Parts: sequence; C-alpha cells; structure tokens
Amino acid sequence: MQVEKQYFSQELLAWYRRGNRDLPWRQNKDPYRIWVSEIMLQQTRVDTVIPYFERFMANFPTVQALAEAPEEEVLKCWEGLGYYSRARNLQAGAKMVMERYMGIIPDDKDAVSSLKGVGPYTTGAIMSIAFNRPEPAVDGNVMRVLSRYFCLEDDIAKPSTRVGIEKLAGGLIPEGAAGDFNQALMELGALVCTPKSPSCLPCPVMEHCAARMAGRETELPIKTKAKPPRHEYRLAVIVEGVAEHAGKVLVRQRPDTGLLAQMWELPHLLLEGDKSGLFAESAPKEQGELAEAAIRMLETDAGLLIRPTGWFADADHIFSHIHWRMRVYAADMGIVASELAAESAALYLTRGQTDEAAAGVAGLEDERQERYRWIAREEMDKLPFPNLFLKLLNEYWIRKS
DNA sequence: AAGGCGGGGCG
DNA sequence: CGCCCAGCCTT
Repeated sequence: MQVEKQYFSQELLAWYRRGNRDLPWRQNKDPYRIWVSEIMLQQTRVDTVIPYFERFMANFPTVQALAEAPEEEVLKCWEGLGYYSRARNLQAGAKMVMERYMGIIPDDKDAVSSLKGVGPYTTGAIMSIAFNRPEPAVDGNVMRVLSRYFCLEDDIAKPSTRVGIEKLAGGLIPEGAAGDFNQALMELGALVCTPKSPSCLPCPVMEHCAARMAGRETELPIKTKAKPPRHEYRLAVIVEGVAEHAGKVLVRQRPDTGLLAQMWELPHLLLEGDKSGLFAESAPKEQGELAEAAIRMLETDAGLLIRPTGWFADADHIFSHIHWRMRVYAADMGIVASELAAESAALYLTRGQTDEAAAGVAGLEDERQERYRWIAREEMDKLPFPNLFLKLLNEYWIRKS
C-alpha cells in the first residue's frame, strides 16, 4: 500500500505540474482570491464560476472593499449563482477579518475555519493553496478519485466517509507541495476521473488504480441517492402599474432567512393541497378561484386591488429539495373600469394608490417581512433576482416591447 | 444523521 | 430525464 500511495502522490503531482488549467484564481496566491473562488466553487462548476469570479473581484477587489459594500450589491453580484447564503456568509467573514485581523486573512487553520461559510473542505483548500499548509481538501472530486484508486466501498454520502477520506488524503500530500497536490487531485477528478465515464487511458495513476484493475471504475464511488424534491404548486402574478407606476411591475423582497433569502421576486402564493389537476388543463371554475386567491393575497399583503387579466406562463423550477410548478397570471389595476363594487374601487383609490402601498406595506402588519416595490425594467439592474423570476420578468418585457 | 439551500450542464 | 457539481449550516 505504501508503494501505491507514493506512486499516486508523485505521479499525480508531476502530471499537474506538466500542465494545468489557466484559471483566474490561479494567477497568484492572494488568500482573499483563493477564499472567494473556493466559496463560489462550492457545488458549482468551474465554467460557471469564472465570469462571476472576474466580476466579483472587479467590484470587491479586497477584503475591505467587500466588508464595506452594501449587502444588496454583493447579492446582486451573486445573482444567478445560487446558494445565496454563501454571499452573505462571505461578506460576514470579510467583516470578521477586518475586525479581528486588520483585513489580513491569517495563516491559521482554526482562524480560517471559524469564518462563516468555511467548512472542512474550504479550510483545507485555503490553507493548502494560499499558505501551502499540508491540510487535506476533500470535495466530491477527491472522494471519487480516491474511492476509485483505493477501491473504497464506503458510501460517500455519509459524513463519516468524508472524515476517513480526509485522513487518507492528508497522508498523501507530498512534502512542501500541499497546494499543487490538492489542486491536482481535484483537477484529475474534473478532467480525467469524471463521474460518468472516466478516461483511464490518459490517467497518470491508472497503473495502480485498484478500481481500474478490478474493472470497477464505473461502479465507484458508491453513493446513496438523494430524495426526490417535493412538489409545490404556486400562483404568481405580474401586476402592471398605473398612473405614476405606469410601465412598471410589482415585485417584492423575500424574508431575511430561508429559501432565496432577501432576493426579489414576483408576488406569489403557495397553493395548499394537490393542485396538479388545476395545472393540467384549463378548468374555468378553478381558474376563477386561483384568480381570487391572487387578488386576496395582494390585498392582504400589499393593500392593492388587482385585476387578473389572463394567463401569462407556466414555469417549472427545480431546487435541490423542492420542485416549484408555477402558474403566472398577468394583472392590472383596472378596478375602476371593472364590474367590481364601488366600495372596492374606493378602497383601491384610498389604499392602492397611496405612497405607502407603493413603497411597501406601511400601515399593515409586516409579519412576513415582505416589502413591495414598483420597478421599471432598468431598475432590475439594482435588485437581485433569482434566475427563475429573472427569466419571467425578461420574458414579460420582451413581449411588452 | 438528515434536511435545507440554486442552478446549470451533461450523458 | 437523472445525476452531479472545488459544501455548509441547522436541527
């Protein structure tokens, strides 16, 4: 086993040093750049990260710049990248580095590990890549590569397996080459020892790969399947403004915690029970009920009386744990011209057009921490939206023009 | 140990 | 379509 380990470490390191990808965060060893890149790379592919990394570093080139930036700007820079708590944690970490270490990321494992959003993998990555400390950095790539090379049959979905592989990986780090070796391990996983069909022939360590020798390289690693996401049926509305809000659309900000925290979105509501029938085909009666539900939501939450004008789109969006099926209605503020009672029209005039309603929900209980705002197309550039709503809004404005 | 937490790309 | 991706946090 010692022979196989030494062979693995030497050959893999040599392979990496013969040539590796020219990635933006490999330009230098600035710990801040390494830190930002590693947070972005959590559960996210290299090709996806590259443009985000460039833009982020241009906007927030130093720990201090990030620490002092408005949170909404940081989120906006993260828009579309997903797992938005990473952005908030990163900024919280930057503030901590400013306060405790005068803006200098310390060459100290425990200090790095204590930063928000920095777990075992990222700690090892920062310590090894930025400071060349011999700490393992075990991610999905490393678990896959080592599971195959050593023919390990432990379920890599179990936390205990990662701990074991960390011990193994730590023992493989060549003297004085922690940063290069850890990156080599991940580079091999990304380019050669890929999940589906590994390219064993060009692999620098194929000769002693246990899984390969057993013909089991496609069976490993073993990983229990994730549970399928649960379905949620949601009804959203695109409300067009009138008068001073003409040409604008109503949006709202999500609560400070939980799914898509603090991101902006179209107003929508969760439909209780199984509404799959309603989404399947047109059912006039139920469609009317849905429209009423939308009206009630915005009257209660935003003090606005809207008039749904028709179907806009159906959209599916799959998160890791929830599958949203969304029906989107268009709506306007055409109450006055509608057949609704005069007192409703009066309510619309007194509440629907006040500044309070435009700015938010002042005067109403704000238990959901939801804030409403009318925005023009250009104003989308300032507010962070998750991709699913970004697509719907862009589609709306394309059709409008 | 299990579940919450995005979004995209690939076979 | 399913599966995976340079994971972490809370419970």
